[in-house]
Amino acid sequence: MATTRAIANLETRQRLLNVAAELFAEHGFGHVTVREICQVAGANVAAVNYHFRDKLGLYKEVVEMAANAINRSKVDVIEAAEGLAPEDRLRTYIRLTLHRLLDPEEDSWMEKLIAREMMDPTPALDLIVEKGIKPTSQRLGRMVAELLGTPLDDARVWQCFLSIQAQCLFYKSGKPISVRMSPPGFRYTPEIIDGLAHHIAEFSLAGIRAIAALKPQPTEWKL
Amino acid sequence: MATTRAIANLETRQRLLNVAAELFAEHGFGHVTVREICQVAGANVAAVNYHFRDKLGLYKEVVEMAANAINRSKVDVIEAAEGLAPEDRLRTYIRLTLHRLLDPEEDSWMEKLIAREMMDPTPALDLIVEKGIKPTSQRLGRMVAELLGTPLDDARVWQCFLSIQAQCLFYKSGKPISVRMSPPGFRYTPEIIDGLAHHIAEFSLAGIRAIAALKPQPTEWKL
DNA sequence: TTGTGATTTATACAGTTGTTTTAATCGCTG
DNA sequence: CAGCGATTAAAACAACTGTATAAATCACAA
Repeated sequence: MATTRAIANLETRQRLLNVAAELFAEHGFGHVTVREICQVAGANVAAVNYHFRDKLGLYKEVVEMAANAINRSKVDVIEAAEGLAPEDRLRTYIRLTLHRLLDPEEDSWMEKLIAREMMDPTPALDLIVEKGIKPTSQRLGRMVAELLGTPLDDARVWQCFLSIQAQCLFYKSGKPISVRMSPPGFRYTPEIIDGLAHHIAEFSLAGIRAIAALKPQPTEWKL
Repeated sequence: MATTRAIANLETRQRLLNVAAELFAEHGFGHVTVREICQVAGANVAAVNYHFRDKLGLYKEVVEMAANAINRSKVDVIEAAEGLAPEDRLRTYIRLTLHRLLDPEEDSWMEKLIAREMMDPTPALDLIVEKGIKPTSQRLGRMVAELLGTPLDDARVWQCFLSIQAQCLFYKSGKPISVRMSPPGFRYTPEIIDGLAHHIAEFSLAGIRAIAALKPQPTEWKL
C-alpha cells in the first residue's frame, strides 16, 4: 500500500515543487539546474525524474500551481472590494493589487513566473491564460464596465482595464530601473505604495470618465 | 598597419555584433550559445573570444549598442512631436512610440534586450539607464510638466509619465497573452495600433488633467 | 521475520557549454 | 619575394547539463 508511504512521497514531491517554484520564478526554467533544485530540497538528483518524469514535467506542475495561486489571489482582491461604491471598488482593487506586487513582504513568485512565460512563452502559457486569467476576467471587466456605463462587450472595457493593469504591473517590472533613478536607499514602503496606488486610481478614474464620453466600440475579445 | 585589415576586422566584428544583438534580444544571454552566434555570423567558434575576449564582453558591447539605439529612436520621436501644441505633442509621442513597439515591420530588438535586462539585471543595466534613459528624461518630463502646469521636479510629472510609458510598454510585453485572448488570426495592424494609441492618449490626457488638480508633491527622483 | 513494492541513493553516460591552444592563412611592407 | 602582424581555423579541454541504471533502503503486510 501507500499510506505512510504516500505521506513521505508527498513530502519530497511537495518539497521539490515548492523549491522549484521559487527557483524557476527567480531565474527562469533554463537557468535552474535539476541538481540545484534537488540540493535545496534535500533530495537526490534522480528525484525529479522519479516524481515528475522530466525537468519539464516538474515545470508544468509548477506553472499549474502558479495559475491556480494567481486566480485565488485575484478572487481574494475582488471579494475584498465587493460591496463598495464603483469608484472605491476600483481604488481598493488597485491598492491591494499594488501591495501584492510591490510589498517586499509578499513573495510574488507567481507573478514572476508569469512574467517569464510572457517573455518566453511555452505551451504552459495556455494553462496560465485558462486557469489564471480567464476565470476572473468577467468580474474584473464588470468592475470597469460599471464605471464606463457600457456593456461588458464594448472594446473600451478591456482597453481601460488593460491601462490600469499596465500601470500596476509596470511598477513591478520596472523596479530595477526605478531603483536606479531614485536616490540611494529608496524602498517601496507601504506608504509609498499607497501613494502610487492613489495616483494610479485617480489617473485612471479620470481616464475612464473621458473614454466613456467617446463613441461605442465593438470588442474583438472573446472571454 | 591595419587599413584593409581594419576593414575585414570590423566586418566580422560587426557581423558578430549584429547577430548577437538579435539573438540575445530574442532568447536572452544565457540561452544563446557562442557557437550559434558564430555559425549565423559565418565565423569560427573562437571569433567571439578573439574579438571580445568573452561571451560577456560581446554582450556588454551589444547592450551599449542597444542603449545608444534606444536613445536615438527616442530623440527621433521627441523631435517629430516638436512644435505641436502640448496635447498633440503627447498624442504624437504615444502614437509613434506604440508603432515602434508593436508594428511587426519594425524589429525592436533593443526593447526586447532592455526588457530582459529589467527582468534579470546585470551590471549592463546601469549603462542602459545612463545612456538610454537619462539623456532624454528631461525632455520627456517637460512634455508632461507642460500639460500638468507644474515644475519639472514635481513628483506627479514622473508618476504621470510612467503611467503613459506603462500603457505603451504593456501592449508589447503582454502580446503573447493578448493574442491568446483575441479571436484567431488577430494581428497588430497599423489601424489597430492607431486605435490603441488614441485610447492611451485620451485616457492619459484626462488622467493628467485630474492629477493636475491635486496638491503639489515633491519628487524623490534625481535626473 | 520475511517478502514486497515504493522510494532513495550513488554512479555513470552522452551531449553541450565557454574557452584555450596551436597551427594555418591572409594582406601588407620592406 | 620574404617576413611580419593580424586574423581565422581546427581541435581539444574541462566543466556542467539532464537523464538512465542498478543497487540499497525503507515501511509495511503476510
